[in-house]
Amino acid sequence: MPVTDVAIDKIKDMIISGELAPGDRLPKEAELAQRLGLSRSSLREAVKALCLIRVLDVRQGDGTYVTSLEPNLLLDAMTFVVDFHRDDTVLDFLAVRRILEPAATAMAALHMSDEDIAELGAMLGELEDAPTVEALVANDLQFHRKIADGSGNPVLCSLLDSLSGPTTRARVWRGLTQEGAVAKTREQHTAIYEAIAAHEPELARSWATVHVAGVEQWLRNALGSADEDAPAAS
Amino acid sequence: MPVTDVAIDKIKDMIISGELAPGDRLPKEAELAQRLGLSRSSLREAVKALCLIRVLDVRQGDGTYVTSLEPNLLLDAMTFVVDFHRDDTVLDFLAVRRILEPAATAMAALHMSDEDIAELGAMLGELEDAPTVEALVANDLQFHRKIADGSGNPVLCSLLDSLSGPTTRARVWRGLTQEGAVAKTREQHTAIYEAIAAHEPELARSWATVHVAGVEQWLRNALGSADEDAPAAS
DNA sequence: CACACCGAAACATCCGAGGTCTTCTGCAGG
DNA sequence: CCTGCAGAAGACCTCGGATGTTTCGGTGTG
Repeated sequence: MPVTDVAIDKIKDMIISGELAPGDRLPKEAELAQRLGLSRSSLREAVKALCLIRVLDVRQGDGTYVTSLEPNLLLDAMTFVVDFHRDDTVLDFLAVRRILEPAATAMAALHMSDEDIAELGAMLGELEDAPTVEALVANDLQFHRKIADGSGNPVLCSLLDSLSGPTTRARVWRGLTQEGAVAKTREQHTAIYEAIAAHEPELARSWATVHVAGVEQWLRNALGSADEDAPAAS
Repeated sequence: MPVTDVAIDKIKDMIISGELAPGDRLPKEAELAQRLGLSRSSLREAVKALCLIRVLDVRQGDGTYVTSLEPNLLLDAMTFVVDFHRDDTVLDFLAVRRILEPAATAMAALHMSDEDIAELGAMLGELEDAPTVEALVANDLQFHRKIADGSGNPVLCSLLDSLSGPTTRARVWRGLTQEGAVAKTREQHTAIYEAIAAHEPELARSWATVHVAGVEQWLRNALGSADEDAPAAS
């Protein structure tokens, strides 16, 4: 096994064992390199890798620190991973979201504070009558994130956030806008909001199920017709 | 933004845009470095980072390749991330699993082939009467993975696999064995298997719900009593 | 007390030199 | 013609040092 991979494991162990706590600063490059028995170049590769998944945070001129290691931070890195998936796996991701979103919405109906519910309602009115695709995506993302956050489970929130990442969402919307489904989506968002505001978890769950299933159906149609347009492709 | 991060994005874009397809080989280090306008050292940091999340695969003496980019491979990297979480967030992860597992089990009851079901049944008898903790964990992991795989959704399967990673699972089992709940777990596994074999999705879903909820309850008690043992800690 | 300057500390980047591993090639033998 | 074994080439691995950039903290002045 390459020394760099060994270094990654060593640093990982140092964090898991508690030798390095969240927020702690690592020894300087030269020092840590000597301690782990490798060159600075190789150590830097290890640090960079751990940096990509948000475990470490390097600040030039200052030092290298362990991040807070909170679920939202670490799962954030999954967004990066999801970006790599092509259209043919989008439906699989959406299927998972179809499982999680209703559950999160039901939990939100039980746990969200009045203040958060008010903020959620405010989002409904923020869209213009003829919004751009970018505005639609941003509003949709914000709406569902607020609900996921309201579930009270940071892991669930981050996971949904990643699954519904910008890339996937943008593709979905591209399909939707072409069929004028904006109005129906807005109606469903309103229904979900009202169910949460009334603290009716089962109603909220049902509306969320309907909502995601609808998105899935539309996307399936969009991908199907795309296949018809270019059936021999790839 | 550091040149290394730019390089990561460049390579990412090359893959997403299709310039580099899964399985393709990257230009050699020196060549790619010149093309991206940086040194080999910095490029190696970028490659190493993308390697950690299983996007690239470097083979010494051969070259650097793009992986298959299949969901299971990319989500595999999440196991690495989950390893960093401490006990206080285990319940959040388990709550998500509580949502996904019943759904996956229900899907498995609909989709699993007779052959796969037979393999699943075989796992039930593989445990000895007084198994070691390691054997328990391995068998449990294998059983649930087989079901997740039977859902037919690779994303769902990989996600469950990561959430129920070795670390989390081991901790759970450590709590369970101390209270002699092995027999009950085995009964529930058998019930889940029989529901899947009978192709009864709702029954399978219910047993899975009961199973995970039971694990969650036991874990909650275990963590609770641990707190009582050392209430002032941290 | 507030602000600007300066130097130390730490990371960022680059370069070039060996080392090691894998693969392919060419040749001899069956 | 097929097989098997050096040998060479290609590509990544590791290292160490030199130089640039950024940040932090102390210092001195108004």
